[in-house]
Amino acid sequence: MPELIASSHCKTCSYKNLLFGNLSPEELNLVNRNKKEIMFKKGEIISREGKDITSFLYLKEGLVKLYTQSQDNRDQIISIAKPRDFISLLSMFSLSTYKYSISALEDSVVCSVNMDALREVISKNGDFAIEIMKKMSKMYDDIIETRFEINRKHLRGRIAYILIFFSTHIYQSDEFELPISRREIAELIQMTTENVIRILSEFRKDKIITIDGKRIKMLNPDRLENVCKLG
Amino acid sequence: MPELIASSHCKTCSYKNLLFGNLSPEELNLVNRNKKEIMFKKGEIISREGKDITSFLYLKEGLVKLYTQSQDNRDQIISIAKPRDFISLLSMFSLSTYKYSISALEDSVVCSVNMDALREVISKNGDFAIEIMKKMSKMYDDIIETRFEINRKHLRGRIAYILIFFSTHIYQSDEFELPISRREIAELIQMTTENVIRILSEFRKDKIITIDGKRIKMLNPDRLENVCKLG
DNA sequence: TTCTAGATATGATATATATCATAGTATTTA
DNA sequence: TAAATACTATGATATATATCATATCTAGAA
Repeated sequence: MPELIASSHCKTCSYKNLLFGNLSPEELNLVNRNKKEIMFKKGEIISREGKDITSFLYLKEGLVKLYTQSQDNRDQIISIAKPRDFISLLSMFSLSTYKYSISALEDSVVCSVNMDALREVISKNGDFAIEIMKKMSKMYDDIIETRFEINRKHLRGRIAYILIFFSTHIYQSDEFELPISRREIAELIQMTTENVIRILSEFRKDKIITIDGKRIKMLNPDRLENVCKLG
Repeated sequence: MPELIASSHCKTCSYKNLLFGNLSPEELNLVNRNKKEIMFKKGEIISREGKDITSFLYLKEGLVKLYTQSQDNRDQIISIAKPRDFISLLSMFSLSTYKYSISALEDSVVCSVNMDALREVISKNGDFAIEIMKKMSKMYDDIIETRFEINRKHLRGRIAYILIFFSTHIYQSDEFELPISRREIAELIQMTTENVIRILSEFRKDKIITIDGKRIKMLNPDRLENVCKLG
């Protein structure tokens, strides 16, 4: 069960400057009265594709995936979001229902601001609107750029890319626990589950990584970087 | 040479309601004083990746492509934009330089609004900001959705997709002149030029289409629709 | 506990796609 | 006008990837 958790007033929140840094005290109060923090356990669904949009969401702690449900019970993962990311995208302003589903890959804390309240602040404060556009457009641009980058690569390059992604952007370490299954990796970088497993095994045999279940250790990051670039 | 053309005042422009419908007379005047209409001939470059962002652009007439220059002299086409599309994307608010190049596939007329002026209007008018977000988020969402759709398909499905795209969304006709070369089709749907040509030939042999240079006639749209869906 | 569904793993094979080669045709450039 | 360059076209071949089959190993359900 998602669980409402106690939260401080926005004005003392350490995430304030993420977006709300230049609001007037009244505007910040409005946001504060209309926000809540919710804790999701690993595996729980944060929002579901097609449901009415009622909140603006950003991730305070944890890790989540944005994805769409495909026809044949196979998802398409759009992106992995980390703390400080805005996980409800801009379409919230143009659509009445969420375009993507979001679920927690690790225990996560989400700050949820009521959409009408947010709209009211934007309507009064154009500079705030520009801040939102900046942040969201960066998310969109990153998603688009990443998609092209991944699709240009061969399968070995894609696997290398995703390992480097987790190592560099999520865990800042050469050794980490994969937060998603081989199948989800496949859904993220558009290949079959078998080939994800196969290529990870190849990397292991080539002594580029070690594998222990979901635990990955990068033995040769330079070589991985090379595979990522060249194939 | 791009050519400045005479343009009416924004308040009488038939494109006003595209975005500027709810501006106050003063705001509309500000936009009007800071806008110009420019005519680009087929093949001319409208804006170049990496150049300083000075204008907000939308297409009034014609057809353009958004693309990035790749390493090996092979472009990646991001999307094809048609009249009423905003061809400078949201990144204009977050980046200082254009992220994509834009060039004219057909003679095109672009309305260009000075960025500082637009920013001033947004800053004063939050509802206008929401309008911009709506429109732009739709462009982003479409690009992302299209990318996933294309990449899920086999090559025959991709070619069918792109033929249907031109037929349905651009020319509203079963018969049309392809505005791009086989090579550009390849750059748009991520395959090799040879295979674009080969599969178009297959469609011709299968009597799904006729080909006369760039001229395509769809003989069997239903079957094409089927190829698009199934493979 | 036992049973079951899902995840990981690997091999054999079929299929899809890219690459290489070559040639004709159209279009631009000198 | 000729020469050069890009575009279209097609075949042969190599390579990359998906599919199918099977097995083991979990983690959760009964």
